[in-house]
Amino acid sequence: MSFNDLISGALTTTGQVRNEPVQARSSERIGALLDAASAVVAEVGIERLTTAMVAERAGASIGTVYRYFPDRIAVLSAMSLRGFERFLRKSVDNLEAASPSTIDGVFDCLIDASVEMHRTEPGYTSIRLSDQIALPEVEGGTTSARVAGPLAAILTDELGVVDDDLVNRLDIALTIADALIVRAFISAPRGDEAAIAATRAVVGSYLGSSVHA
Amino acid sequence: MSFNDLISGALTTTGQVRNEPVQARSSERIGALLDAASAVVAEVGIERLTTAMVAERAGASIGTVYRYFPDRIAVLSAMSLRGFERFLRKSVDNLEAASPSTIDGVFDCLIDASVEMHRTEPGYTSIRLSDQIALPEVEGGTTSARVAGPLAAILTDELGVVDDDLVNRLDIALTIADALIVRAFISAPRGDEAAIAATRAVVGSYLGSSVHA
DNA sequence: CTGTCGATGATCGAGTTCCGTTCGGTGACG
DNA sequence: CGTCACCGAACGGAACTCGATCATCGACAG
Repeated sequence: MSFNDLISGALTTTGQVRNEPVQARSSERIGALLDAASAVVAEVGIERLTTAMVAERAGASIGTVYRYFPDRIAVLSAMSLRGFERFLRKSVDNLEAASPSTIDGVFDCLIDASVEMHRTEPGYTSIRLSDQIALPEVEGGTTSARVAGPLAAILTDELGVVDDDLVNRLDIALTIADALIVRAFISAPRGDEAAIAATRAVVGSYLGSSVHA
Repeated sequence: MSFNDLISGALTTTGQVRNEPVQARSSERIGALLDAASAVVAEVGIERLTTAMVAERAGASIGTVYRYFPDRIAVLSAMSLRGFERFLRKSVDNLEAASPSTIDGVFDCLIDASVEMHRTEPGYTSIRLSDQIALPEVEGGTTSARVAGPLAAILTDELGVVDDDLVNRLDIALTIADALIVRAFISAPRGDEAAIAATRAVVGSYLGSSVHA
């Protein structure tokens, strides 16, 4: 049990490509298609993304898009999933680099990872917002719920946190963090620094008052 | 200045019907169309709502839908706006009935109103989630931002709250409340009672630690 | 080791279907 | 009888399909 288990624990969904690619170039194609989709979302928004735009920007044909994704929404879902994976990867990297000894420290790593995602990944903020409902195909419950379980195990194991309702409290803390970070990126494209700082403060305060090590 | 000013303060947008109805039956039609849209959203989600579904369920023809709304997204925007209006109305009713003397009391009224909206209005949860991004046409910034301003004025005026950063803190509190209530309705269709109670506690705790009367 | 060959994966894009939107005609109100 | 409300066939464009074509790779002979 280590920080790295966060990834395997939170990633239960397999992915929603139509046919698993066999040749190497396919994986690149899928990546290129998702990059294109991400850029298109950042430009025109989720609602106005067309499969033709994605294909053209990726230098592929319409048919290729539909070879890998069953429909338009699946492209968005896959974008969402890849973003989630990257967020987890960044989180684990941060955790292993910082080796935090408090829950606040752990959340700082997660918040940093999330902020970086919003900064580097075009369209991530849009996707994050529509996640649950506009994309009901994304299975496995809320993002926060998927992270809360494995995170609780890690906290108990690594930091010796004892709390009979830890999963629930983590879920709440993650939901709050997510909402406030998105808020920071709605009010400013590069993320409102004061709002990000406020996120850390609020989450820290919540965890401090309810979770004890 | 009274609780009732919350409505006029937060509702700056005028509405997006194409032609203001002249005859009485028109208003009923619009209501019926929005009811139908709400039901469709609850059933198939925002992405898969088609104008034909809305028309059929409202017992109207396609043409009638387009007589009142310029396009598909406008139907969703109008749904969102009507929901927001109803939320404000309920909030003011609750506030006038309870005459709260603390900020916590005020937020209890707002939370009650929000919970009731999620319970009674099919599709409200979906619309609430996609608010900002999937419907960029909804002007005036975040819901929380639109409420925070007028609410701050009321709190200062009615309860004598003094806080130089009140608007910002209210925005945060409203964002948290919104996210946690939506969370409660994602995990259970009728709203998870424990999660709703947790929402009250978290928001109360945040306001208590940061806003002083 | 190299070149050929067949099988299967990958790509393409014209064609089909479905959905958003328009518009001219018909009925209802006042 | 003029205006308002309503309808639904028709249009355009976007989602999605499918058979044809090209690329890759292992097998096998020379």
